[in-house]
Amino acid sequence: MPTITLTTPPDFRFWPTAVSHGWCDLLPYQCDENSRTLTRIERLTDGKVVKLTMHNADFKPGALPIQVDGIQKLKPEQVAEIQRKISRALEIDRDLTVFHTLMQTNARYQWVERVGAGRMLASPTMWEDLVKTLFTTNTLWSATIQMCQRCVTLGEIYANGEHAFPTPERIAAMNLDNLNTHVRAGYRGAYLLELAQRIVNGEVDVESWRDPNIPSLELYKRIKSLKGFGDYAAGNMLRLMGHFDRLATDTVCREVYKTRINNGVPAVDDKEIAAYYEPFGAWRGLVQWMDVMQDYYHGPQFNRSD
DNA sequence: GCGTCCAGGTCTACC
DNA sequence: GGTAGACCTGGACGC
Repeated sequence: MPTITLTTPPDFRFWPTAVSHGWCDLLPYQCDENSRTLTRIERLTDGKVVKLTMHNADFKPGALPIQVDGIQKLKPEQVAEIQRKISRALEIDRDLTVFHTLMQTNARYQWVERVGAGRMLASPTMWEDLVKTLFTTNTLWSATIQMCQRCVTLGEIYANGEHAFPTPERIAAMNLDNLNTHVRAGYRGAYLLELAQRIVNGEVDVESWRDPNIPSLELYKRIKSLKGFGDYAAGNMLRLMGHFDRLATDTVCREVYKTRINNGVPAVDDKEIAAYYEPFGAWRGLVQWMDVMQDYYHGPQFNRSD
């Protein structure tokens, strides 16, 4: 099977990035913590559906091999597309120098650079990140996983019942009843359908939102203009896009603030939480996520050598 | 197996 | 600008 090698920067660590948040457990990603393997079913723009596999054991500083199944011989444009998509998903180009320096100056966060944390696993497309973020709103994580599983069954088949993430065209072509029957996303189904339709008819071009020249506030407004995306969802999307000057405060963050930051005392309101993270300036959203992930990065599932 | 209750974030109507 | 209630599902719990 073909293997592609992705060039990575010196500070990039594969496994801490792969397990940086729950996305690795949402199809079409699959994560095997025992073998330290991340896989993903991906539909290429030429219609080919492939399975991409990345083993932590194969990762060497500066080079991440990607196994490609489902295709005998890769064309140069297919190689380029896979490299581009995985680079985006693993935030290969994210410069965390300033962030890690900031973390070193604060005793509470000196562990961050040591474990290689900071990059967050995203999806290759804004569309997929938006859908998954919508599935995290007003529900439990177990339900998010199930909504995502059912949604992915609408994507193109790879093999053995494995599917790529459905395109917005596929979702937009469905009627609401049919979509709700398949995905069972509840009232979110209407928001999902509207998002897909707005993308397909060209009303919104969400991929163009990656332009680094767009200010965070403008992006925040654009995301919140989408039905179903409130403060938390917009903050989560900004974080996945590398904008960390806003928080994404949900119940988990409130609990973490209470137990880890505030000696067991709940915040009076979210403004109190915002005030704690305010000194971290442009990195506050990422610092908030480090607080959420601290137990995982120090837990038994994670090795410092990863 | 069935019914009830609860958690989760956003939207809408209302003040 | 702030607040209350509705939205929908899965899971826990009691019977």
